[in-house]
Amino acid sequence: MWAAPLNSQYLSLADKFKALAHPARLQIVDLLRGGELCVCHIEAALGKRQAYVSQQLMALREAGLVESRRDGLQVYYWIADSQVIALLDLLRGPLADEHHALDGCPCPKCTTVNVTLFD
Amino acid sequence: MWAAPLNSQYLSLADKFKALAHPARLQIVDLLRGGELCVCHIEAALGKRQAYVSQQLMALREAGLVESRRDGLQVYYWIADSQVIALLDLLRGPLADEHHALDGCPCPKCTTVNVTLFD
DNA sequence: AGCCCACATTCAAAATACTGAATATAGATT
DNA sequence: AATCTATATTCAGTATTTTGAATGTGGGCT
Repeated sequence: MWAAPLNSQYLSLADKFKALAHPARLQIVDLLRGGELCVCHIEAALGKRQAYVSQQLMALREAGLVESRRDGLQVYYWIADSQVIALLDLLRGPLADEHHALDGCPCPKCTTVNVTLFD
Repeated sequence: MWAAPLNSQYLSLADKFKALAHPARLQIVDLLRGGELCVCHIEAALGKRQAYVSQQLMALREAGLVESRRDGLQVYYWIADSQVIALLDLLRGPLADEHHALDGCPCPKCTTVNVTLFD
């Protein structure tokens, strides 16, 4: 039976913090507390360009904090690390507002009522 | 009355994470959960050189996570951010072992019994 | 097949963090 | 005052992160 060197615990915890130590990534993870979201929604919520958001999502994925699944054209992300949820609940309080449809977002969940009349 | 842009909240929280996103600093803060400690004690606990430890302490100080006071030759540090304590309690569990005297540490608290016989 | 659409990846330049070495300082001791 | 002890700061080289721009990919639609 092998006891991990104390240092490695701090190392992996530090890596988790490193992934959260960025305002955009932090905001993304905070958004995801309300449940899974498609990339276009996150993009609209942050007001950043697609490639930028995708890069931050990649960083979070590599850190193991989020996971993704594809559904047709959209890709949905959710928090894959329960500690991160607990951590945000602690630091930011319970989630204030549930997810709501976003103007800039073209995904099916957001464009519930978007009928074109008399075109 | 002025509402801060949402982003600034994520910015300052990200800064807090940034300060913790380093194994040495993380270990230091974890040590300090047991109460204030002098630098020489931290130095001995980490097994790192003085200047190195001092640099990490400076980073933690600048991030507002710790504060220090001087007592004679020693400088004592403690956690100045209660969120950080809650956060570590959550992630690392309640503090396992209380502080104990450390071999390498020359501070009065550690050298309780250190008598030289027959010199 | 060809064309969008939503998203991912790669690349490179600029900014920032890390860390060792040298040096500075404040207070105690002689 | 001179020196020692504990700690702090500065500097410089290296490594890592950040971010924009360009490009790639996979799936749906016509």
